[in-house]
Amino acid sequence: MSKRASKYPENFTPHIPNINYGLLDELAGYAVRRAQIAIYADFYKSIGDETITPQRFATLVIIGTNPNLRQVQLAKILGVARPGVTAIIDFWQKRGVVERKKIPDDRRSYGIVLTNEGERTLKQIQSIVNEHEKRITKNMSVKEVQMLIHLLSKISNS
Amino acid sequence: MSKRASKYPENFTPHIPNINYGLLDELAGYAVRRAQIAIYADFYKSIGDETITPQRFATLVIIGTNPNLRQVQLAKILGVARPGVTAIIDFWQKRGVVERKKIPDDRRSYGIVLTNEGERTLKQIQSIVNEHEKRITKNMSVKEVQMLIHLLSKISNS
DNA sequence: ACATAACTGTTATGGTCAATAACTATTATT
DNA sequence: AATAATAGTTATTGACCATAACAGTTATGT
Repeated sequence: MSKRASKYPENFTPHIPNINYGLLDELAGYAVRRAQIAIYADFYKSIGDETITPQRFATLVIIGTNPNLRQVQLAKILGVARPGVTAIIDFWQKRGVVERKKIPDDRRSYGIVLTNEGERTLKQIQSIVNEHEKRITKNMSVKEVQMLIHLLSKISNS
Repeated sequence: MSKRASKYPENFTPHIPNINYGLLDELAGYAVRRAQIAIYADFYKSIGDETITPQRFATLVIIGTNPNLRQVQLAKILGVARPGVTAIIDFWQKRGVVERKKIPDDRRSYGIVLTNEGERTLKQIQSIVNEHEKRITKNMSVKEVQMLIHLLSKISNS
């Protein structure tokens, strides 16, 4: 079960004593990478289902809050090439979470929406993710978390 | 040249107007992911050589500041399984940057060190990475960068 | 109106990273 | 001396994601 032939590094370890990390310790880039790995690890542990990736989860949230987007729009929002969106939608559709609705105006494209079951699924996953989020930020105050998100956005928009 | 069949998402886009990101905007996890993607993109653009990955760079720094580590130790430090280290060392050795030195005490293992050329290469790459780092943090003060790294370490050690 | 261009989604293909398993050689343990 | 553990390598597999090529549909230009 869970063949897990890599999706993201998994053997990661915290800083090891007596090792000099040199430049790395001063690089925001490296700090982000380390945090990212820790976050992914906790994400998967929380969800308990390796097929639900952060990307697929994010897609679901976007679909939930913005019903009827077309796949090409999802691709832009998620920063994925179009075939990637096809795969993600296939994934959720197979599980009855998402639906491709015909659009009368344009027979090339679909509007992607959650099914009723999908609404429930999303709520469930979101509550798990909220717990996960609490866990990874457990050493920070609410103010600090806000600050962190703010600072990270400065990188994303640089 | 540079077939680039995916190593990391590349079509990423900043927040798109009129799209509601819902929960995602409040998640440190999502902010880290977005920042990470922006950082990787700038890293590769700066280095101008897609074969030099952040992981391979980090390995080089560790080797430079901690000469004569064995591969199994590198594996622990880098959070990579042993075969991954073999591949990374192969990569750098092929380029004359790194050397496997025989250890008399234990004929199973090697001490990994930089060659003279490797010292130069590392310095070069480090200066590029420093420029890269300046670029991604250009909207932040020095204090803010320190704060960011500090907050991220709270996640990594959670 | 019609030929051509552009767009939407899908399938096919290939590339990269990284894990596990299996193997060889060496060292440690009982 | 036999067995177990360790270091490194190779082989295999899986996951993700990009590009290219394709079919169907819509938009555009003359």
